Amino acid sequence: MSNPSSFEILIDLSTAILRVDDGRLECRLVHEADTAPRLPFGPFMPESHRTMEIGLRQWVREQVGVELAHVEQLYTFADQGRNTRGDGAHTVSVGYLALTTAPTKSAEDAQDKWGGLYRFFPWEDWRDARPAMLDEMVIPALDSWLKKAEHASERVRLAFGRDGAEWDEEFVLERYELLYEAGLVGEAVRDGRKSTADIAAHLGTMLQLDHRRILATALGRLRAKMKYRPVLFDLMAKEFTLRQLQDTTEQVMGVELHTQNFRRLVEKSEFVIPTGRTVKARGRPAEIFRFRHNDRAERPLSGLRVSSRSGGRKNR
Amino acid sequence: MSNPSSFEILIDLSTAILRVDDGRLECRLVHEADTAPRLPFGPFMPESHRTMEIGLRQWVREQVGVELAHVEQLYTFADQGRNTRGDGAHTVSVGYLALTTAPTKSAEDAQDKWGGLYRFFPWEDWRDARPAMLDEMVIPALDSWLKKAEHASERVRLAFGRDGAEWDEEFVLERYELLYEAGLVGEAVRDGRKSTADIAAHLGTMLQLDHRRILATALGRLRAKMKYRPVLFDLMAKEFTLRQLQDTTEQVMGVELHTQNFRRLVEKSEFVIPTGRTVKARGRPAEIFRFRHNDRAERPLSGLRVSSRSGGRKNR
DNA sequence: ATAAATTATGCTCATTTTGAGTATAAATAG
DNA sequence: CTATTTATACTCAAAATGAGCATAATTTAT
Repeated sequence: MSNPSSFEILIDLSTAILRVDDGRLECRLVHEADTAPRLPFGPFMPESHRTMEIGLRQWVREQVGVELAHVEQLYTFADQGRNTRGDGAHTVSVGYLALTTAPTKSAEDAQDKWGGLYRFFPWEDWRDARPAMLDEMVIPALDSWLKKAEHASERVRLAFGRDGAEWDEEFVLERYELLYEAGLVGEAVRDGRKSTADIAAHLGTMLQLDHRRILATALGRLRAKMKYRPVLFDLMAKEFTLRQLQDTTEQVMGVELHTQNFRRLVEKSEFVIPTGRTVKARGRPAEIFRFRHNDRAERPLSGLRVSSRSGGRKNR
Repeated sequence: MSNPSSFEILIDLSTAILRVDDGRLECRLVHEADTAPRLPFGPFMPESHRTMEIGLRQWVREQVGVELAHVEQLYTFADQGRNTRGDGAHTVSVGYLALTTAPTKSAEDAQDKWGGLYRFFPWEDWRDARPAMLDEMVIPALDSWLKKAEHASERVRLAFGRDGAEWDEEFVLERYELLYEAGLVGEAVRDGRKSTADIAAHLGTMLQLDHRRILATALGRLRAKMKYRPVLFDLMAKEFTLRQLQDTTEQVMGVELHTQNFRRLVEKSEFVIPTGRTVKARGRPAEIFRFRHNDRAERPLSGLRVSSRSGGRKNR
């Protein structure tokens, strides 16, 4: 050992790979026998990985072989007891977000390799309406927890938009963390915390280790980032209609948008160029657009802002 | 060794502690004989630190004893060769941003414990005007580097606002990284990269290890965050005038603001309550305000947006 | 004491952006 | 060939923004 002050730390590199397929936001999963699914991940090996991103790309290549369009470091988690494999090592986990472009239909889908994202966070999908489970399960369970944990009441108010606070769709991680602390998600049960297992069983699908926490971070970050950088296009195919672009945005934001205003916004932003061609489907044919910049590095840096709509979508 | 796959990794926890004192944005430094100054930092020791934030607070307490108002993880850097102590260990460094409230004048200041932030990034301070050194040194040096490194030209264009791109004050890290890659800052010389030492000597003060990189991340993050979360108040004393609030904002953003519009914005935001009292100085006495929320946890979550002004400040 | 300078604050006004519709176009489905 | 569906165009009021003028309440200079 050349360095006496090292502490036998293992660093995990875990990547939430997201795509939008056929209008559904999905996450790439790895299924293993007898456990919850997981994200692709592996250890950071400084001897062979010059940077962490190189390491993560290796694990992604080996484990799932997906082409990554956008890669971004999310957060480094090191809390004891939340990423435990039972071998006693101290594990720190560095979470990454990666985006990949809409796929051409392949056999993968049948094998359940991509999971709808909102199955892990059912309370985050407000596209149809405010999810009923919020008022039926989540809020009451949190309330009963708050009796013993008053200190958290302000965090709950802000994260879940109660008592005059607004629901902020970016606070995905804050909500998940509160549910964890309150013992209302499966991971809390698994980690041996004080928990309410019967409710936890209904609050979304569990993942291995701290992967759902990383996934929550990924969704929150993506929702935030979309508003000021054009990452959206890393989820789109080369060519797309404005409706597809809107669908992607809605999937990510978990909210429906006002179509006409979304169009106005996108056109004004000049991120998008019409190809002149159209696509036929149900109603009037839609024009096909593409992203303005061929070279990904050449992208402009101001972003899209989105404004949600009030009522339900009309024509549907 | 209980875990065969650990790689003798050492994790550094380094904290950029910022304050605004007497209208100047400053960073807490530790001076050591015969080296560049550094940030407070120390290793993450999982045996005794349940979380990384606990660890960092310990090092800050022991090394500089500053009360921290806001603490936020910035980024985890692991590139080989940029945080090297020569003992061969692989070091990953987790950078944190901490804010602390304006001090009551103390003896510390004389001892040079707090350094003006823009001495490390002179090209980031646009309050008076676009810094002359940009066009005199930085841009020409980058241009000459670009001859050998064409691949970076788009990054330079965006980061430094050339050829129609706008200067984005949030891209502090991107600019520092480009200067490092181009061999134009002292750290590049130190790390044995191909560099231009005579220019590097003029492009800001060096820090130990990767601390200036962390500081750049801190400034960029703070500039971004101020626009959507009220972190600003963690840099203010309990009571302040709107001019002081504006000065703090201007220091951080590195830009001068339109006073009347800033006032309108702040008052509308309702983050601030007048105390009824005033402070006398040069001209008309200024009203004293305080932040609306006593309990820091109870803060609202929408933020301040700032709009910069065109000309120079008039009355000065 | 009075004028000049300085700083804080109040207010206006044109422009842009936003939110919410209404209207029209161009297809398909029955 | 009529209803339905989807895409796209356009309008309009409200809110936010950027810029500046005007006034108030002090201190500093003469």
